Amino acid sequence: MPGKRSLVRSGTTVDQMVRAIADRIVTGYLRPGERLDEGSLAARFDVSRTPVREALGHLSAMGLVERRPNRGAIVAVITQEHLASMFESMAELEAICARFSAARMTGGERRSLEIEHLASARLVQIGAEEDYEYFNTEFHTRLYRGAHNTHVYDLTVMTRSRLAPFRRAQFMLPGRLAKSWQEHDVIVTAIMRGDGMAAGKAARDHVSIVSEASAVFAAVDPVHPEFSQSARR
Amino acid sequence: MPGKRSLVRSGTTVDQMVRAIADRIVTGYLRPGERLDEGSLAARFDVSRTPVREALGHLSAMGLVERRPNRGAIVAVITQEHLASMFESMAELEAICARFSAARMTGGERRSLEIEHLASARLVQIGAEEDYEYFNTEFHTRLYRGAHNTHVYDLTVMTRSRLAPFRRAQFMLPGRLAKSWQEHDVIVTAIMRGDGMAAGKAARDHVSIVSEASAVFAAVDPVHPEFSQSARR
DNA sequence: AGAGCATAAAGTGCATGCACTTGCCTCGCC
DNA sequence: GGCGAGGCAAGTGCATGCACTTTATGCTCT
Repeated sequence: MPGKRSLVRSGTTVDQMVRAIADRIVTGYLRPGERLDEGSLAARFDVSRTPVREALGHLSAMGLVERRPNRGAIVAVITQEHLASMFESMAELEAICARFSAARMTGGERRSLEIEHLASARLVQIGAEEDYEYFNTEFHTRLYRGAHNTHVYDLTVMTRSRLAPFRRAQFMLPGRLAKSWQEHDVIVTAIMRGDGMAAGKAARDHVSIVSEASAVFAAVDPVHPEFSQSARR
Repeated sequence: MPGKRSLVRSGTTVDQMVRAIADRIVTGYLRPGERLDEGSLAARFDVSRTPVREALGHLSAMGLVERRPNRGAIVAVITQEHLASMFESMAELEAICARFSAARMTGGERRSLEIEHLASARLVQIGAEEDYEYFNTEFHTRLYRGAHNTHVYDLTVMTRSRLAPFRRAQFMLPGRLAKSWQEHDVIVTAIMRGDGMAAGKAARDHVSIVSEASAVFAAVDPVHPEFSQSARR
């Protein structure tokens, strides 16, 4: 019966489904190539197939799932080549954001970027990887916003979300935390003195390094072998 | 009754709907802010509301329509600011494509790019605006492909399609045809000698000029006042 | 007469049902 | 024993129906 949802969260049912499924893909709970059966998903979340179908449509448009007509949906399989192309795009997009940020950030934006960045040095010292990862995301988001270009922001965030599953392990390499901070520092310094070219180059290099650090883990593909089939009689 | 479609084209019904509606938006037949009533669209194309809904979902993900929960969908209203951000992104994306193309195009790609470009000079001479516009699209597509980066290609094509409605009139400015060709020429020359920086700059400038040429018409918003409500008793 | 409220109409959101497609499995055939 | 045709089960694609939300309309009361 419509109107009463068991796990009441927010937005329409379709939105919830999109978030729920996207989350499971991005966190790696659902693995590339894994079958996404409409019926099972519907049962799993206690909704009908209609919103699940719509959600799969959205996710397909976002590139997180692949849909073959009449043949169901699977979690998008990213080839090594496509992955590389996404990391490269990401580097370019971040370079654009940094370059624009250097030229356009307001005083407030510059201040808070620098303050937060300096504060994060503590997280590096104490080796708080979890917290640093959260800060790292914030830091990059500031760059994207600082560019003051909504479309670039959208493209960048979209690309980042697509890469999310492949970046999980980036801080597991020893010493990556401190290196990351230093790379951020170069970007911040360039932005503070309004040097767009330097900021762009620093941002591009930063992402390229992350890309290499992540590529190591891309081939491995860890996480959950199960899920997806428990509601199959 | 499912299985028999009146206007048999290709792909699933949803795909047809996406193309049909997107086409009407991109060509300006449906104007920004115009109401997209599921029932009317369904009747208009002789399908049920389900595929129409899914299509609207896709279009919403593509940014061509806006959807307010429980309040229906409208053709996306692009603010002047957002439009500017998209043109700026486009310039940056094309710059990336040109830069990469200069470094990565194969011999064959370079040759055909140059040949086609030189051939298009004729279209300029005889003032074949229609034909030149077609060639122009091809030319840019070559640049996107030449970058050899599928994700950048996707982002660029996506952005271009979103800008399409606002570029309709770009060749209506007197002398724009010849100017366009000369700008292309700078890009091609730079690519042929493998100068990525110059190619990128030339491409960025080219798009910026198109942007300005188009901005003139953005405010006007021509085309069809009717449609959308004839199936309302 | 105008503001506020009730009520109806329109339209969206989701559930359900059925036809069609696909993939698998079995059975007959060579 | 391998191979192809037929049939079966699972699953997708779309249509339809109903509940809920929003919006338009008319009515009352001040």
